[in-house]
Amino acid sequence: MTKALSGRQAQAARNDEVILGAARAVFIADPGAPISAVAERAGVGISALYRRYASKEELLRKLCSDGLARYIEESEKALADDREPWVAFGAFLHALVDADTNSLTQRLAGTFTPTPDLWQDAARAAELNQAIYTRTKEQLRPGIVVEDFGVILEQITSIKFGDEARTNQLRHRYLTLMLEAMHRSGEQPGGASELPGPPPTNDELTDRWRA
Amino acid sequence: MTKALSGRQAQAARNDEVILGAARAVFIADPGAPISAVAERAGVGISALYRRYASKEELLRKLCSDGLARYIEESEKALADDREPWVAFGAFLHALVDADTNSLTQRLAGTFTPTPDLWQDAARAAELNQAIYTRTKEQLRPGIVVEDFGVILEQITSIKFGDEARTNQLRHRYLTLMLEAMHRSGEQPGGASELPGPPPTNDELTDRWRA
DNA sequence: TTCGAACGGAACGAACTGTTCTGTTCCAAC
DNA sequence: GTTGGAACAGAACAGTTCGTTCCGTTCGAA
Repeated sequence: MTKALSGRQAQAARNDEVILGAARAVFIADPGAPISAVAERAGVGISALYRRYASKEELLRKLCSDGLARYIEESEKALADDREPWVAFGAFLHALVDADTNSLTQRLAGTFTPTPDLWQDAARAAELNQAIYTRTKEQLRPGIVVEDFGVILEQITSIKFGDEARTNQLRHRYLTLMLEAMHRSGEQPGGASELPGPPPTNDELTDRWRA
Repeated sequence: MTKALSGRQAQAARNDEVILGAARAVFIADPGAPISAVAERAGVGISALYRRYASKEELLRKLCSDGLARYIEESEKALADDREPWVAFGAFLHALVDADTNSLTQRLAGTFTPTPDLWQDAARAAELNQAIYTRTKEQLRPGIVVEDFGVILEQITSIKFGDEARTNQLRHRYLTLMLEAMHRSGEQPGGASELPGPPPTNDELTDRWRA
């Protein structure tokens, strides 16, 4: 599709991607990283960044927006998955861990002011989330609510080790454990015990986008 | 025990505690917080801090040391608990969540150079941990290793909401879930499935004290 | 040969923060 | 009543960090 651009234009087109990739990696590893770290990782100068984004905040918004888009994409893929609901659900969460969008959407939020577009995407994501929840509800351990998904993902993506591949591996380990806990079949013989305290609410989760 | 000191000495004695409490609260909420935030929260001037600790690093070491001591204390209490092993184990982890020592010992580590004393306490803590693991092993889901305890606690204490009490409440919620996953009785009918990838190792965990 | 898009990286200025320093308060001993 | 000094509040200082701007250079296309 991309006809072979030559010379400077080719480099520019390549840099578009290189910069975004570097930014994603850097800010996932450290949400407070300086912009110079992005340039360094991308192997470009700082001006190559400012030619594309007017400010750091604009770059962060772009990353967050892309992350949300990826999240929505995975949600739609999950809803189209016609395997057993629980199997599809597990695959969905594992895919989200691989995509690592949570670090981009929730950890980065608060460091910039969200645009209306972002709010709209977030609403769409919540909607899809709800649909997945509804479809899986019968297989879920009683007491689990939609809002748990986000909090659990957040916990799992909080795992961070130096090695990126190893980090991912360990995240899948604990997601596997968590999935067992969320599965109805893992229930105790006498039925699931009560979870202590009220579950998280949607308001509690979205409030953190304003701080 | 503390005979009623009067005047300045009384204020000083009170400040000792107020400052430590404020420091704990502030650095748990934000490990990178400035020292002025501690003074502000304690309601004292900055010089009141520097009279007690020669530097920020010394204060952090003190907090970390206290946190480790608390961890050791809870571990010993758990080993002395003669209820059913699984009950004692659950109580142990819930107590650790309440103590919130993890934020002090592991999140703060890396921001200062550990002293030999700290390493010794850490070794002692690991020892007790192992004892608890051994005692509980039969009740644990196959595949769980000692090192999982730390990583799981870390995940749970990564949960942070504005309200402190609410944060604690939610942490207990997910600890309850995690405990169900770690319990042998929650196994699937056909036996527990394999956890993906190698479990965390002790080296991986302690390495982060040097970075 | 020349024009300008794209770029590298030094330079700048604002903000932050650990530490020091100055002036003040207040208790206790004389 | 006086005074010495411990304890304190907070301004001042110096070093660093970081977002952004700016200048000089490269290089492909016309």
